[in-house]
Amino acid sequence: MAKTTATQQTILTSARRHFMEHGFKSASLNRIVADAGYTKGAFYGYYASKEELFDALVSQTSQGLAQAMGNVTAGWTGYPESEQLEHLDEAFFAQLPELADFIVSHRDDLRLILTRSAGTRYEGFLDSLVENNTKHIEPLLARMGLGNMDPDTYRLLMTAYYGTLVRIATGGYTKDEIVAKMRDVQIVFQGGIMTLLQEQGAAKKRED
Amino acid sequence: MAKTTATQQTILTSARRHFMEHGFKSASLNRIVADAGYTKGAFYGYYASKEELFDALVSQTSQGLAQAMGNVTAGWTGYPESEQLEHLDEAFFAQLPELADFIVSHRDDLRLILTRSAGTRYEGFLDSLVENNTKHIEPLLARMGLGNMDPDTYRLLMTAYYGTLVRIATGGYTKDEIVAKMRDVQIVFQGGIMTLLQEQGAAKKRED
Amino acid sequence: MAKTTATQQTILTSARRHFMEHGFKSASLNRIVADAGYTKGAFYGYYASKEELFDALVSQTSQGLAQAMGNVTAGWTGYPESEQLEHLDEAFFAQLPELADFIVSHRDDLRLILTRSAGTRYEGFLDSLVENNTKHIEPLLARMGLGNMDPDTYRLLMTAYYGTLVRIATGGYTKDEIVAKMRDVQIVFQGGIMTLLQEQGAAKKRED
Amino acid sequence: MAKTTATQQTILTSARRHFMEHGFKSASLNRIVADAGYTKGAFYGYYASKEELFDALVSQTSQGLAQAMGNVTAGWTGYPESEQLEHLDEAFFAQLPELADFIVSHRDDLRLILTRSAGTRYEGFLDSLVENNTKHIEPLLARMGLGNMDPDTYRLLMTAYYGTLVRIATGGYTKDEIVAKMRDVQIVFQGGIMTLLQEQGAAKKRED
DNA sequence: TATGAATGAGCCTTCATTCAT
DNA sequence: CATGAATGAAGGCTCATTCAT
Repeated sequence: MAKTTATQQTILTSARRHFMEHGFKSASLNRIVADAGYTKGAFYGYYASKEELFDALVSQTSQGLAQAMGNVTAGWTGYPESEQLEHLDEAFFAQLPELADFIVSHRDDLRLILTRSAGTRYEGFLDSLVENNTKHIEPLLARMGLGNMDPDTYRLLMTAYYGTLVRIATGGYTKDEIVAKMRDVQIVFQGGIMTLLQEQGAAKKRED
Repeated sequence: MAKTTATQQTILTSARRHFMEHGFKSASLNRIVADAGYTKGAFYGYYASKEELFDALVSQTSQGLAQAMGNVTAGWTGYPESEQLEHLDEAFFAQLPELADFIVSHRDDLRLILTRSAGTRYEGFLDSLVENNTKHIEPLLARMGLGNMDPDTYRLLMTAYYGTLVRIATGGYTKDEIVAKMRDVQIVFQGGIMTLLQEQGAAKKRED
Repeated sequence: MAKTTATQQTILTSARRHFMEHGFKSASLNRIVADAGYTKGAFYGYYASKEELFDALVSQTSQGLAQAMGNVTAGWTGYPESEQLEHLDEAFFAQLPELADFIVSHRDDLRLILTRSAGTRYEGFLDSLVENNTKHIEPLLARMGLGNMDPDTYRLLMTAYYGTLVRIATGGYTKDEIVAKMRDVQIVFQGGIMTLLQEQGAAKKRED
Repeated sequence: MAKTTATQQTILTSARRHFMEHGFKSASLNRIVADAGYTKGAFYGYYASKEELFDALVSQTSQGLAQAMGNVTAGWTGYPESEQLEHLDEAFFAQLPELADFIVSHRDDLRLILTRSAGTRYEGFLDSLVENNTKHIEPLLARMGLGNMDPDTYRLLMTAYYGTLVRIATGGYTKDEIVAKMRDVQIVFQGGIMTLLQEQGAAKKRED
């Protein structure tokens, strides 16, 4: 955990603003550094590249986010497999306040990671979160007899679900709004999936 | 309907590949043209700018898409207001095969419009479609007593819904898969929203 | 006197407009030809270069102008040397109406030659007219005892004089206005030069 | 008063030569910089644009020139209106040596401003000087009963007058030559205008 | 006669990066 | 620690001209 000097802080602040405004690729290092009141030489004393600068800005938050998501998962993977599904919501709702706190206090960095990272290694961050989580849940669903849903469709829905969470996280909401909206969205997707499964069941019966 | 020469076709093909790979902004005109086996001068004999090249690639498809979406809307706005809501699904499902046909036969262009157009006038294409449709539906919902849902949340869900349609459209699916998946997704979102409204109704009762 | 075809006429007209608006160098051959409704290939069938096009536009007028100026000179060089000076004005005034006619009927071309020709061989046209005329008059002045005026200053004044004639010619004046203004300007310069000579004479006396 | 480095000096010198030879627009930045022995990148470390380079070359001198011209005006506008006209010459002659000094020591820059600035913000510099001065003098003349001269003709003559001053300034003259020539030219124009007015007076009488 | 495809050199500008001091 | 000079490749675009057909 190398100390960040005052110079670095100034540069980081300027960089945040520029990356936010133009995205990673279009932001000009020249202007970032000049706005911070330094020269390019100074910058390269601290960071090896533009990408490393972006990294310095978001790596901690990105890890925090990954962990926060992991906590949700941990909340239900602790149970015996047969009971996991019923604890899914519970775990999510339990972690929600903490997650919202995290979001509110790292919002700018989250925006960077989730919406301004094209051209960096964070480009697919959201997708990997989705992937990671889906990997855990899919086998459960299969076992639980809900497997008649096409896994690809399930993935599609998960992407939409996470995408919506991202939108909530990066919108300008207060902590309470975040909690409420994420709760509502969770209900919608869960309820929606249930509806679909029932419909499919009914359709199958008709076929028989 | 100016004829496109063989040269133009070659350039367009190269451009499609580059735009697809890097997006509009990051794609290099230099390389597009060189890959096509021509010089920049040749290119500017056909197109006035990089943006016009992008436009040549997608403008027809973009109009087709807008019209296809309009057809769906036209399918239910024809009814008296009080009956519109119940015809919503019907209209969508009715148009689905046609829409899927359109998607399959314009897939690459749709990808360009919906996922690679940052920096062009197509940048907000999806958002404007969402906006347009939401504008039509919101008053309906309000009148139907479903207005207890936060309009902002509704918008969030609509964005997710359309985003998912886009993913389906730009994924590598066959026509039948597209129809099936879009149908399923429609069911999920509709069912999910109903679930949320019931939950909210129930919660309200508990409060009283 | 090769015939100019209709095509050439169209191109020439377009060229005149463009050269007038942007000057020779900045005018785009591309646009000249396109505006005329032809292609570059057609153009190069008639003219070997952009400069030759300019030439085609103005060469006749330029010769006419040179001759018109020559006529003025001829008007007084016919007299015996000792009387030439006193016929100078007379000759000029006598030719004025004809000159004004010429100007009015070739105004656009004159503007081209005198104000838009940078980059062509007409660039120094005015200067050469000045030079030519001054060459004739200088010896006269020297002989007439008016030679105490610095020839270089005289040249300066001639440049100003011709420059003013050009401004009158290329301004939007009617024939009568041209005659009147050129007359006035002639009076001013001649009167001014006389004044200077007298002043110099007086100054010399004071020195003695 | 930012210091100009040796590199900048080299570039400025090269730029001066190129601008002088080809004018602002036609001069190639590429060649300016290459001739100076640097790359384009180096150049843009110092100046934000080609125009800014031109500006760096002439801005100081342009201000000096404007002020010098202002000094002349200040020399006679201090008097009560009824006496201003008679002090006009006096003021001009009084400022002449100083003006000539200024010209001699900024000649190259003056040439740039007055004859090579097409395409820059200095393009109309001379015209604005003329305009400015004419604006001051015209009402004076009107009031003094000399108003029977067509204001348009007066403007024509003023343009010629200033144009001649510019030619003197940008010619290769020594300070003393400048003073002498400007003095002579002033006498010529003033004397010439008087002559014209008398002539016009005489003509009028003949008409009556 | 006229087309139109194509060239190739040039334009000004931006940028991330290097490095001696 | 920080500067600031300099690079070199790339960016999109314009232009007069050539030439086969």
